[in-house]
Parts: sequence; structure tokens; C-alpha cells
Amino acid sequence: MNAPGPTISATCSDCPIRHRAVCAQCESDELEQLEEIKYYRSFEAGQTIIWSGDKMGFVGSVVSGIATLTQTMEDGRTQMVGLLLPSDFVGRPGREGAAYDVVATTDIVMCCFRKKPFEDLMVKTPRIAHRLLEMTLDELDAAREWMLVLGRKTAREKIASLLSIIARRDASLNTGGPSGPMVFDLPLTREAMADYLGLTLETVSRQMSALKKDGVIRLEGKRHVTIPDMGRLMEEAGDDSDGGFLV
Amino acid sequence: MNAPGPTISATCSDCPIRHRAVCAQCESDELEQLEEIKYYRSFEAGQTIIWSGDKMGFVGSVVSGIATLTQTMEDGRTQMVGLLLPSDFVGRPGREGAAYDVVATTDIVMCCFRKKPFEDLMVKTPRIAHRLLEMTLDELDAAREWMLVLGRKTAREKIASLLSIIARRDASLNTGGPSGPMVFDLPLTREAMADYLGLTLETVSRQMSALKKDGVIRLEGKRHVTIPDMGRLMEEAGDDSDGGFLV
DNA sequence: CGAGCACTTGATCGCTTTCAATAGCTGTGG
DNA sequence: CCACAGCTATTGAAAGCGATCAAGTGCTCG
Repeated sequence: MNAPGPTISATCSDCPIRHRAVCAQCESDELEQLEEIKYYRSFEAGQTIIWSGDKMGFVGSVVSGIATLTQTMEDGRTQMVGLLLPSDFVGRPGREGAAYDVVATTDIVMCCFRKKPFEDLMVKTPRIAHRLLEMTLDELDAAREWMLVLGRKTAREKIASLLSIIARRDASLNTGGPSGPMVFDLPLTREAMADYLGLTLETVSRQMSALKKDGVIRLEGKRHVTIPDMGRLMEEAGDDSDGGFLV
Repeated sequence: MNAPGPTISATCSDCPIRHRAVCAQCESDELEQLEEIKYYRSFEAGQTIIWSGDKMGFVGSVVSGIATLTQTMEDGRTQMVGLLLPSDFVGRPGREGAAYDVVATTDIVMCCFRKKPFEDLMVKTPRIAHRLLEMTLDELDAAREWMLVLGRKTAREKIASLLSIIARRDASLNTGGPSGPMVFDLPLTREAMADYLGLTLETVSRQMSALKKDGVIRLEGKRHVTIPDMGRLMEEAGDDSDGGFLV
């Protein structure tokens, strides 16, 4: 089996993703019902959590760590189609098989629910279904934003877009305001960035170097990134610099 | 105002999209409630139905015709992020402004619901919320499929992918089985195809000519397409030819 | 110290874009 | 009835960007 991590505190009220995950709107009695069908699983960095096409026995939330959703063509070309961060939901109620590979990028902890009981619970508690709809609509928006990046942006703009997305998400989890320079660690290898952006890893590397040379980003080691001027980065991404969050 | 078409029969039971739209799972009493808040609107080909950023007063379903969802960058580059066919849902309950431009590609009829009453109804009737979740999950799958096309396929594969998608959707609406050659009219201009695929219209035109020369498709006029061998087209699209619908 | 891995950098190739000219079709008006 | 504008689509030639092929660097771990 796979449970490399230490024991995890099992009460929902202590849960770090309590107010952002699929259970966010649940009342305490509903939480108790969820608590009965939930269990935690840990995966190590690099492990495949779910294989595309396999039967899925569970759905669940990412508690900590990062995972990716990828599609692969017969000849091996791959495209990442989702980046799963803490509180993101995995699995599709109502479908038997998985449509994508889910791979742990870092060590990861998931809060899993057996699929059938979860589906039953969804019918009984509209708050869960409602929250899931909300999250799915957000994911759809993110996917469409990404289609613009994939279809119409240059390599340089793609890299800048990815960096600005990671920077913003990091900011929303940590310090409140994007005041002053932003600093974070890239959670992805160059290859994973390439799979996300529809590029080769060589091009990713070249554009990272170019952005560094032009002073748009600063790099310490390969992964530690500093953004001195967020507005500048967003210009490079081809986005409006006045940070309009989706209207 | 805009109502070029003839009067439209207003009873849900006669509705051509009754069993596929957001109302598909409703019982007759629920339909009656929907009937009270619904109204039809018609738009002519080329008309913009909703401008990105505008306040949306309604949500609704496409009854007949085709519309597109597009995003535009400041410098004018555009990417289509959705293709709306009959029964598809437009609008996002719970959000004020529109995130994308919605444009009628053909003359189109929509079944609209005022947003606020629809949102109230959604809370009261789980069947509507459930169906909307189902449809949103399907759209998310389609968007992710499209991310693979945009990120990793060649121009030739992109064209073949688009043609096979249109051919399959057409088949599911019309005759039952994909037996023998498939015939349909392209609902999109070369430019719209290019916006869908992240290509230029010249490249679209060249690849259409190439597929025609190689016997993968036949063309009469600019828009009337015949697919002699669907398996061949799917190979050209880089998909498995044994028609596996998403596992 | 050497193997393995992630990443960087260089040189070349080729696909898609860009720029440009032309064809075919439809509707309008002299 | 034909000329012409306006639009969509096709085709050609040249340029550019990212992919591909190929070394080489730097780090970690045994």
C-alpha cells in the first residue's frame, strides 16, 4: 500500500481546506455524514494516482500537495489539462472510468470519498451539489482561459501567463495583498511547464532565460522565482495589466 | 428590437430540445414553473448576443442555430472557447457579468430565462441544478479535449479533429448510426474554424485543400463536406480510430 | 568520483504565419 | 445585362518562430 506520510488528523473542523473544498458550504451535520465515508490517502511525488481509462472507485479533494491532469496521444505527445492544487476536486460523479491520468507532482495527501456513497450523499444534500457546480464552473472558466493561452499566445507570453497564474494563486493562499515583489517556488519541472503550455522543454528553458535577462523575473536556483513588478509580468503575458479578475 | 423569425410555439412539450437541455430532467410541474419565466429571442447571423463584460440579465438555451463563445486579446487576437449548438446552455448562474463574447454564427433562436428567477428556481428544484452540473461537466471534458488539440496537434490534425467532431455531432442529431459516408454542411467560415483551432485562415484553407487532395474528405462548394471513411478521418486527427467515446 | 537527473545553450530544420495576388460568388445599380 | 464592389476562399512566396537534434553544465546521491 501507499501511505508514506505521518498519520493525518481526521476531523473536518481542523481541515486546512475546510472552507474552499467541495464541503465548504456544509453544515456540521452534513460534515458528520461526509466524515463517515471519508478516508485519507497519501501519494509520493511522481506516483500516478489514477490511470486514464481505469475504473474510479473514489472521488476526493486535494488536501496538500500538487497533482496534474494529463492527456496522452498514442504516439506519446502529452498535454496537461488541469493543475490540481489544495482544495481542488478530483473525479466525476456519475461516470465510471477516469478520462485523464492524474499524477502527483509533489508528495500529496488526498481526502477521498467512496464514489457510490458520495453520489448518494450528493442527492440528499444540495449544498454539496451546489458547491460542486460552482467549482466546476470555475474550472471551466480556467480551462477556457487556458485555451486562449494555448491557441494564440507566443512562447514568451505563455511562460509569462503561467508565472502570473502561479504567482496569483500563491498570493491568494499566503499573504493578502500583492504589494511589493512576489516570491514563490515553481511547483513544476520545465517538462511539466512545457506540457502545460504546449511547448517543448527547451523552449520553456530559453524563454525563462530570456525573461530573466530582461529583468521581468529573477531566478535563484532553478525553481525560486521573484517577480519584481507584477504589472510588467502581466504585460508580457499579453493580459491587461490592471488586474481585472474575469470581469 | 430583434425578432426576425416567425412566431415560435411556446409549449415546452413540443420543444425540439426538451430532452437534452437544462430542463431535460424536469417533471411537468417544474416545466410549468420554467414556462412562467421563459421567453424566446431571435438573433440574426453575425449579431452579437452578449458582449464580454456586460451585465447579463438572462440565461438560456440554444433552441436552433449556432453561436460561438470567443475571447479577444487587446491587440485583436481571438480564440473561440466554445461552440454552442441546440440544447447548449448560455450564461452562468451566480455571476453578474459575461466572461466571453457570444456571437450568433447562423440565425438563432434562444429560450431565455430571467436570471434572478432562474437562480431561485434552481435552489428549489434540484433536478435543474443536477442537469446543469452534468452539462457543465460535459463542457469541461470538451474543453479539455480541445486543449489537447490546441496544444499538441499539427494543423492537419486540428482540421481533421474539428471535422470529425462536427460530423459526429451531426450524426447524433440526425440519422442514428455512422454507417456509410457522412455528409454535412460546415456551420463555420474558414476564419471561424481558424479561431477555433488557433490557426490562420490561410492555413485552414491549405489543410482543407490537402485533405481533399488526399481523398480524406470531398468538397462541393466551400461548405458541403462528405466523409467517405470516418475511420480514416479519425486517424488523420491523431485519435484512436476505434471510436472510443471518452473511455 | 561517477551516474543520473534537471536544466541550459547552440545550430539547424521545417511548419505555420505573414504578405500578397487571384478566383469565385452575390447583390446592387447604371 | 453587365460592371463593379464586397466578401469568402484559394494559392504562392518568403520570413519567422518554435521544434528537433546535439552538447554541455550543475546538482544530488550513492
